[in-house]
Amino acid sequence: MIRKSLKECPECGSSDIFRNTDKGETLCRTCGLVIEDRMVDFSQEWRDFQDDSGPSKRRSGAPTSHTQFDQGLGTEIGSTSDFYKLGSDKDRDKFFRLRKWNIRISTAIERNLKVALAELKRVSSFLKLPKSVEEEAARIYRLAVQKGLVRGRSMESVVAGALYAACRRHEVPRTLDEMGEASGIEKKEIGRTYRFVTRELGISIKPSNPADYIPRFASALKLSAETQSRSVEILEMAREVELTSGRGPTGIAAAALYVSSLLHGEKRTQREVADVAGVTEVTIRNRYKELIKRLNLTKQVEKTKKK
DNA sequence: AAGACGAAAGTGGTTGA
DNA sequence: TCAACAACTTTCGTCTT
Repeated sequence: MIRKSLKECPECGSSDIFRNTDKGETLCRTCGLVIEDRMVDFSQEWRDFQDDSGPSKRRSGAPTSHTQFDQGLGTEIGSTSDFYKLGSDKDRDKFFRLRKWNIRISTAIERNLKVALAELKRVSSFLKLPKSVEEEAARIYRLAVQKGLVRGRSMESVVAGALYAACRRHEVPRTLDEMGEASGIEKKEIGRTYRFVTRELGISIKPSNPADYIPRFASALKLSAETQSRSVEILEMAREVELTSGRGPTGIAAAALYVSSLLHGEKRTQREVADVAGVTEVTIRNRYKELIKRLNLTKQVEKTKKK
């Protein structure tokens, strides 16, 4: 295990990095970002203990992975065939006792993890999420199980919550609707477990940036690259006049996209934009009104309408 | 007829006493 | 723990294109 040493926060660039060795966390004291909360190096170890003979750089094993139910490192105390190799009765007693305990402790958790991780992979591939997000989600789920947070909740909803959290942390946000569709869990339920799990585990997540949603929404609406980048500019301007705080990021992203589509003569209806963004037309309208008012875009929009 | 607009009432979550 | 609250949704009627 190798500690990763970071000098600067990748998020805000601050050098005020605090490492809490008890919890195994590294976090930035300026913005609160948890940089690495399990200080394990996942890269492979390339040492070879044989001198010159044999192929060099033999691996010592696969890198550990959170998506394997036992992280690829299984421990099992013997099978019954091992029993006959044991000598005394004492040894045999001990063997059975240990084996029994080992099975009792591990099966409950590990059986759960096995099923949960299969579900997690299914949902993750349905949403075409990157491997890194899947890993993160698996890690969050594992922690949740270890803390007994699954009790009283369905396994699927915790999986969905963990995935949602992982998406947010990796800045590839999916809406709760999409997550709901992929996992078959009510979006309310996902939101609830998401909040519960992140709070209980002390996972800090920054409010998501509306701009993160733009590329996906834009491609779903088949909008041009210019329209897309224009909407990002609009979001930038909106942020400066503080129109973004306190509002749902998807609503703002949708409105920016809508305005941008008007401005570039690629008009989409409010309904279409609302559908891909998972908000209602009303919300788009409200954001849209605020946008054109505060950013003095009214005249521009009027102009393109007449043409 | 479809889309845009806006009013009114309802929902679920946050906050502060 | 409860009430006030802000954001968002649902529903529905009206206006515009």
